[in-house]
Amino acid sequence: MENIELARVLAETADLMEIAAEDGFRIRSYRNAASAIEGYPERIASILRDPARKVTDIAGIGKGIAAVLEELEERGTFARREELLEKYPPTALEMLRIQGLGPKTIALLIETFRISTLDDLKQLALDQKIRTLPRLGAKLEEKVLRGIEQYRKLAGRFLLNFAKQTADELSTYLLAVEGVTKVTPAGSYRRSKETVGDLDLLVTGPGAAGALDRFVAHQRVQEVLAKGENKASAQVGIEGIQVDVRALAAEHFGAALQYFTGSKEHNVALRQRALRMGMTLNEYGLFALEGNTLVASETEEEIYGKLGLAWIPPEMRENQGEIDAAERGTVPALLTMQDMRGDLHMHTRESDGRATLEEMAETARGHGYAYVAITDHSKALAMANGLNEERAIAFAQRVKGIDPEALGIRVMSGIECDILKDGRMDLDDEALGQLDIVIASVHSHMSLTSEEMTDRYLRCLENPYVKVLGHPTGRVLLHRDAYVYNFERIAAEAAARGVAMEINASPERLDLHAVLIRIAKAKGCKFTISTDAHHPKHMANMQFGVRMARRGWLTREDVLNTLPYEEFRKALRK
DNA sequence: GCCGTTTTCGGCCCGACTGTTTTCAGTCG
Repeated sequence: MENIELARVLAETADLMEIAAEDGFRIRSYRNAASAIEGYPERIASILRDPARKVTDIAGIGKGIAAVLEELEERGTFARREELLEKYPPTALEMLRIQGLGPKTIALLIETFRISTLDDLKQLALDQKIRTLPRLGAKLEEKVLRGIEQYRKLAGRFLLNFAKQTADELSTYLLAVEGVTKVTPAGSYRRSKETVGDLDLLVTGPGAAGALDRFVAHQRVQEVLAKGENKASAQVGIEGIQVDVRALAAEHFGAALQYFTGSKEHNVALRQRALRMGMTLNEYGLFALEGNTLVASETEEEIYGKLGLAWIPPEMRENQGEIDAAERGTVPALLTMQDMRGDLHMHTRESDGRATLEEMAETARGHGYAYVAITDHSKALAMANGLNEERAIAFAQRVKGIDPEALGIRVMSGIECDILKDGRMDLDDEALGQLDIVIASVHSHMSLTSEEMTDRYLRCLENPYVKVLGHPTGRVLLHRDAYVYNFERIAAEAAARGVAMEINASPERLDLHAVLIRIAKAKGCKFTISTDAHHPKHMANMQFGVRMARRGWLTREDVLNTLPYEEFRKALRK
């Protein structure tokens, strides 16, 4: 099993254990182990097979979980999980995803009414049976019906660019309220997770409380979920993204920003650290346990400082080693948008883009770039009017004739060449050799076995003209899973051959993601970040690619298109 | 179930809001 699958099984088991009302600390251990495995830069399966290695060397994995992992590798499940699944239907896990329903209520409903599907649950609410149970009432029945609707509609996640639009719109709106001095997004949006479940906005200033009234009165608010003195929650727009607005006093802004930025795992680790140091941390500040006196609260920098840590960029706050780095003073100077000097993956009307080479180059110049590469599709993508050898060679010639002075930017000729099913390139070497940059991408036969797909990529890397692997996992967020293959092996091979890994900045892809970026970097890979723009306006998506790179701890030195033009050309695979 | 500068037992992160209730359990983040 892949790490991600092991992590999912452990996390699901933890959910089931919660419904079964098992010991909370044991449940937490399963969750901790799941997150440790999910972010681990090496295949757990390989470690299990290696007699010289022990999985218990991984923090959060002890004897008990190690035995579970062995059993999982052996037969794909384990005894405790099977027992739980006998007692509770797998749909109990889905019920946990429904807003307002937690483990206690679900256990009660299942045990009382023997329901096993979401439809059963819905019928229960419609028949007004839920209210017959103690402490449960009509409001909960309504909530359950709405919750099922919502869950089925969109599984509750939104793309990062959509979250940004909503955040920008509401921030502007709330800043107009009298006495509001600052509106700051927190949560997973601030950490730049590729999808966002809900949006947290922190409002400060003497008029902050008034901002809550103003927020729930916004014309795009569909439904107010909660409104108190300090917090209002509502679903916004037809998409129904949940937005939480919190009113804060300026004196504990830093503590609240830290707290609500998360991640949960990062915060738990920080609070444990605080306790070890004789302090306690909450959204109001860092306090000394002795005398309950305030130690820090106004800024994040102070709070991290008093905990003996350098400030940690939000993108790194996933409890994946960043706290150690902050303690040792080795937090990397993360890449920024200002470092980017070019965009290396874009399409024009020659294939499936919407603009001309000149229009794309002009827009790139407007972004302040020194160079761009035009990389239309190759002929295997017939529906996109991909280029054959003849057109590719003609295109390379045409680009050679462009005067960079007149255009105000360097233009490179390139291609996004399909990797055929067997790993051969879609265009012959003669054509590829004429182009400045060749991005190799998979667009077909996406469901090969792991072995077949790994061999396909290995063969592709043997082609000396391939400079970059495009959108390396092929995932489409909220829509399509990644291709299955041995990424570690491909990353190592790419590093050895000097082929760069692309971080595709398109908000629908954001491919590679943080965990794989860190694995690839550990294997010695260099990266490019590009927008895959099919329209000039898509070039503005570079910011999302940079955010992914930051989540993967990358610095300027890791990314080739931060280099000046001449150095960039030298750094590309020869 | 994990872990150890408090070390092989006994801890393990914290507060707001809601609904159904008269004092709080459950859920959420």
